Amino acid sequence: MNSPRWLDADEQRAWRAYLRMQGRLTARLNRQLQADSGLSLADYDVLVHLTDREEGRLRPYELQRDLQWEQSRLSHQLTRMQRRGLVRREECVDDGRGAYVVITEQGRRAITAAAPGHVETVRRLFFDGLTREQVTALERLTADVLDRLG
Amino acid sequence: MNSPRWLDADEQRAWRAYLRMQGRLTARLNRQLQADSGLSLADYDVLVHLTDREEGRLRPYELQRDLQWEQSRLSHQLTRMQRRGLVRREECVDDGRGAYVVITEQGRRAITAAAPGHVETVRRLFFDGLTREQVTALERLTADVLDRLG
DNA sequence: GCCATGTAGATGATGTGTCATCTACTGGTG
DNA sequence: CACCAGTAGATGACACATCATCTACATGGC
Repeated sequence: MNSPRWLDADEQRAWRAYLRMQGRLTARLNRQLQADSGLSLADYDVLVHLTDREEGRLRPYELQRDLQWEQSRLSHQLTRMQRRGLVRREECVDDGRGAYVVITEQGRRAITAAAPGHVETVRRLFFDGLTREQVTALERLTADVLDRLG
Repeated sequence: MNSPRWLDADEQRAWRAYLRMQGRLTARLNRQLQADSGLSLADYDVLVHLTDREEGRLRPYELQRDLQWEQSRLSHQLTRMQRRGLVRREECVDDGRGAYVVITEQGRRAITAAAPGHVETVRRLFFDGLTREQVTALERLTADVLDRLG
């Protein structure tokens, strides 16, 4: 790792601003969601993915693949959500090792109640300040970076 | 919060990609830093700010202002870093309530050792895939969003 | 059928972030 | 001086993330 290629002035400004933005944005979104609906962003993501299937249930490994979370993170998260009554675990008959995660009625109510305020906050804090061109440029940029992340 | 303004297709794609990118990027950076130098991103940020001052010391409230962290987050972080010998706390004579955080010799060695690999990773995972125009567009976008965040 | 290897998922330890709350000192006003 | 609002910082409880490790079942080769 000799002679690292340091960031130039533009890159450094962009990087610092990016880090700062993402930290503050995440904090604000988390706070709003938590305060208004008692859900964390993690809860929200899990519930969104569950409601995307009309059966409201998934195998944990599918959820893991979709969310791109660590397996144990997901497992712990589900345990906490189960304790709070947002999801339920069910046995999987096809595969003795496996399980299903099922959204509960309470989970459905929670996500239904939380979604409008959350989306509104995302819009207000993020998209309302951007032009259409910036949005498409962002889409492009994130896709490019994601490619490199493999 | 009736009739929320939902995100349109472009916005939704951009938002999902952004979330995914930031999650994966942060995870990768954290892992690299942790594996190669035993520091977390949080440690790194604190140490960078300390080395920015040639005395290598700051009042916690300055650090808080610069990093824009929650006060208690910083306090816990400093406690952990102190336990690991990266920083030291000193009394502040001017203000009886206050304190100083001082980087230790070990902290200096840690940041010096960690920086090249970290910067290299940022470059490799992020900037190497982007054009100069994308970098300046990002700088602009993050600045715009930060404005709205107040 | 038996074994090796792989896959699904859970768990405990530890580090990290947030909230609520606490202590102690400062500095201005009467 | 006495009081009190404000500020600097620490702390305990709890949610969250990661790592290492563990159990149990699946599956393919012999």
